[in-house]
Parts: sequence; structure tokens; C-alpha cells
Amino acid sequence: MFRIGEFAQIAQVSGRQLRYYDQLGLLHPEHVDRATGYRYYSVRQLPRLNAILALKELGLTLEQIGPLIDRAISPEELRGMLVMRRAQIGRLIAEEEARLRHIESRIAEIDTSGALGAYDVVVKSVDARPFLSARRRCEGMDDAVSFLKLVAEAGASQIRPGLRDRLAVVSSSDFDAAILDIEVGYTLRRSTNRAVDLGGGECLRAGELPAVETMATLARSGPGYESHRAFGAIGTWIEVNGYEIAGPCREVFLEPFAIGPDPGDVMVEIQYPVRRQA
Amino acid sequence: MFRIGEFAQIAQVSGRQLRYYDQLGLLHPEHVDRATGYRYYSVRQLPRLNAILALKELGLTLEQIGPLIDRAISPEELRGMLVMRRAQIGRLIAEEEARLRHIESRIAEIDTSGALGAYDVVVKSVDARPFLSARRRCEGMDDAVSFLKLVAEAGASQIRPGLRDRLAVVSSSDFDAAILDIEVGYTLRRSTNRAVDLGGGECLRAGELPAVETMATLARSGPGYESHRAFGAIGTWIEVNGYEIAGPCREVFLEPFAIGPDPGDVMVEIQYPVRRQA
DNA sequence: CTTGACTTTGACGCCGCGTCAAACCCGCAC
DNA sequence: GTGCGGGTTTGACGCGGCGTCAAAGTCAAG
Repeated sequence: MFRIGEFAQIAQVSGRQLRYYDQLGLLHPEHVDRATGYRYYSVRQLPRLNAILALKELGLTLEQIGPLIDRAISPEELRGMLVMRRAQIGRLIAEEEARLRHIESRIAEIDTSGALGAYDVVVKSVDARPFLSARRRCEGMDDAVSFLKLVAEAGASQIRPGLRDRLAVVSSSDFDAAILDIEVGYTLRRSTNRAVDLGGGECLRAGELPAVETMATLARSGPGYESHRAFGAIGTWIEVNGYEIAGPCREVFLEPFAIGPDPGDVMVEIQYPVRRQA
Repeated sequence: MFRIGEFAQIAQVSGRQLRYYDQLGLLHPEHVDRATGYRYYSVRQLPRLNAILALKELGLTLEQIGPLIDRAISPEELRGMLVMRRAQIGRLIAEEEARLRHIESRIAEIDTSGALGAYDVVVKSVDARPFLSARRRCEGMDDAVSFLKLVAEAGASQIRPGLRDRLAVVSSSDFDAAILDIEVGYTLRRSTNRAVDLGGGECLRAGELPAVETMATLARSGPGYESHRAFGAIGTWIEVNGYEIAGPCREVFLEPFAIGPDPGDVMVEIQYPVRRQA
């Protein structure tokens, strides 16, 4: 029979740990002195302690270990737990590897440019939203910008503020194609069926901006002619972090779109649906 | 200006998180109503929040992030932190991969044998200990066992209990070699210079049982003719978990060695120094 | 004016212990 | 006996990054 200190030394664990396991009912000392409360352990308890430590090494929680070592669980259940744990660890490793790649790209960035960039990409998921929009194939940027302004104004004046949410652009076309196929509209707080006339035979129709599980996003503001840098940053990020683009890009205007010759530096969030590279 | 809920929704974080970041000084709302305490955030604060989230994704703690986003830190320092993090993640991945291998071996064990074995291997480190021992090349097990008994008795009678610690055997030879080269002795609580005579020209001399950083250990009890199973278990474990043997095996008697025709089921810890496979 | 949705502060919980603090206990030397 | 130095006990707090509840106050729509 050993006192807690010696037993702890033999097993290479801390006394605190043994006391904790006692408290949890994982490993009660073989004998406790009634008068002093001293715990006395027998070397016969080592296998049980080792079983606990071995299972802990597998990453199971102490709560899970309790039933296991009391054999109060079938091999199938144990197998199930281990399979779950395996999947969990697999995901964790994938995550950490992504983190590692990411960190290395940041280190490389510092080594080449001497500082870290100002754009920070964040992965999030977005829910589906009702969307009141129109689609047009634009010939060049000027056409696209005027279409954007047209929709922005029409929506601002004809959709009441309680329903209207945010101006958004969905770009189905490639970035540098000659013809830009874009869908422009307002997301809504609630669903609706009404349409908004734009004149010239075009109008905004009710639809839905679908949910996306993993979306690489970047918020920026500033003049439009600098936007290519933000697009570059997010594109690089997607590549470096082992993702690939999985759908049409969105640009969401987080502030009301300023009408006039100078749209000013309005805050826009660029969103790319992404998935893990195969 | 948004209230906390809407800002949280835009950024896809929880309100609790924003409040917490406010409390830590990471991200104060742009305006706080004196009367009501309501926090009001501007969309201009999104880049800062995104910077926080991006750095958090890298695995930095919020405490580390604070100075970073306030630019109160040089690129070199940042680089240093990232390099440290990189090493940390590397170790973590290696660990998790080991865990994964381990779990898979356990699953395989259940699938083949229908249950999990009773032997649990634990990795620990042991310190150096003064060691009073003798070495002999034994011809076969019988010779080894009689040598063990000789040393056990001599030590039990000639080393006083306060000094004597535990009987231990170090096997330098291969497991199934014809000649067993073993060193048998007692570990001591304090260092000593005295020797113990064994008769027949042999004696126990003071030495040291060196420290080992990573030691795969297994505690077992039971008759000696079953010990091969324990050795098999620990050998398999070492292989499956990507280690390799890095020194002579030790057997430490955790209970006083019982003298007599039947040593009974005395508890023994088998220890193998190991290292990661290259 | 009443809802009902939102916000505030404050507190506890998590997980597996590490690390104190204050009081008590043990065995050894004198 | 008596002292001492090193155990041991219970109890509490801390960690990190929030989630989750509770009680009380605010806001906007009907």
C-alpha cells in the first residue's frame, strides 16, 4: 500500500490527478483512513490507472472512460466511440493542416513584402435570403455599373425600407470575360411576390439567394478601381488555403449605395462560395 | 450604425462574442449610448473584426491578437509568433496522427478478436536512479531465474529497507538469444558506495539506472509463463504506434519479490525505452 | 399602451487538471 | 517527550473563449 505521493511517482501522474479521478469515481483508492482521510493505493490498481491513461491518450474524455473501464459497455459501443473519435481526429488534422498552410503563406508574405497585408479573409456560412433581382448580360464595365445604379435607385425608391435589406450583385461570368452576366437586386427581410419595374422591359422579380455553407468573404471599402486588389487577395487566399471556387461570386453592399457621380468609399463584402480542393 | 444583433448577423458571430471582444478591448463599439448602455457598431468596424477572426483562425489567442491588430508589434515579432505557432501545429499534427494510428489499431483489434485486450501500454518518462546491481551472462532461463532469486534475497537481507527501493532487471540481450545478458539489482532511495557480496566471486556494485525520456510501459501480474503475452502486447503496441525500441528492456518489481517455490502473481512493470520511428 | 423582440449586466458552466492556502499528519532525530 | 521537515487533506480559484441562463431594462410596430 502506497500513499498518494509514492503511487503518483510510480505511475508518473500527479497527486492532483489521482484525487480528481477519485472524485470522479474513476479510481478510488483501495483504502481510505477514516480518521485522517489519507488515501492508500495498492499496486494492483496500476492496471486500472493505466487503462484510464491509455484511453485518455486516445483522446476520450474522462466521462467516456468511466463506463469503458467498468466494462459497462459492449465492444460494439466501444467500436462506435472509437470510429467517431477517428473521424473527429481526421477532421482535426485536416483543419490543422489548413492552418499550417495558412500560417506558412503569411510567413512567406512577411518575408517577401516585409509586412502583412491589410485584407483579412474570413470563412463563414450564409443562409438563404429572399432576393428581388434582375439579370442582364452587360457589355463591359460601364454597362454593368449603369445597370447597378439603375437597380439600386429603383429598389431604393420602390421597395419600402422595412422590407428592403441590402443591395447585392451576383456575378455568374468569369472575371475578365467580355460579356458580364450579372444579377443585381436587393435581399429582403421577408418574402414577397411583387415585382419592381425598371423600365425598358426589365424588372426585378422575386427569387432566392441560396444558402452557402462555406463562403470565403472579405470586406473592403474604397474606390472601385482598387477593387482588383481585394479580388486578388481573396483569390490567392482561396488557393493557398486549399479551397476552390464553388459558385458565382457575390458582392454585398453593407451600406446604402450612394447615388451620384462619386459613389464614395462604400463598404462592400466580396463573397466566394468555396469547397475543399479535391 | 447597427445594434449588436444586426452587426453580429452580418459578421456571422454571436453577440456574446462581440461583448467579450469589447470587454477585452479588442473591438469597442463605435458608440455606446450612455443612458441605456446599448452598443452601436459601424460597418467600418468589420475589417477590424475580420482581422481578429482571421488571426484567431490561425490559432493565436485573443491576448496575442490584441497587440497585433493595434499594430503595436513589428513584422519581425509577428513573424516570430507565427513561426512558433507553426512549430506548435506541427507537433500537434504529429501527435494527432499517432493517436489516429493508435485508434485504428484498437478498432482492428476489436474487429479481429471481438474485444479489447487487457493490457494497456502507457508512455512515461523515468528519472535516473542509483542502482546497486550485478551483471551475468546466463545460459537459459533457469540460470537467469536463479540469479534473480540470488540477488533478490541478498538485497532483501543486506540492504536496509530505508535505502532499498525496488528490484529491477535490465535485459541487454535479445529476447530469444541463447545467452541472456542481464543486470539485476535494487534501485535505491539515496546514492551509496557500498557493495553487497553475493558469494561465488560476484557482488552488487553501485551504479546508476539512467533516465529515459520516453518509455513504453506495461504493468502486469501473473505467472511467469504468461509473460510472453505481455511482451507481445507491448511489442505490437510499439510497432503500431510508430515507435521503435531505443535501449535495453527493464522489468521493475513493484512489489517485494516473493521468495519460495511459487513467486505468485507479483506485479511487474515492463519498460522499453522507445523513440519515434525515423 | 401593449406586445414581443432585442439589449444590458451578471453569473455559472465547461474540461482536466495546476496552483495556491490553511490546517493536519507522519516518521525520524534528538 | 518534542521538534522538524516533508507529506497529506479539503477548499478555492484559474485557465480560454465563449454558451447559456436570469432578471431587468429598451425599442419599434401595431
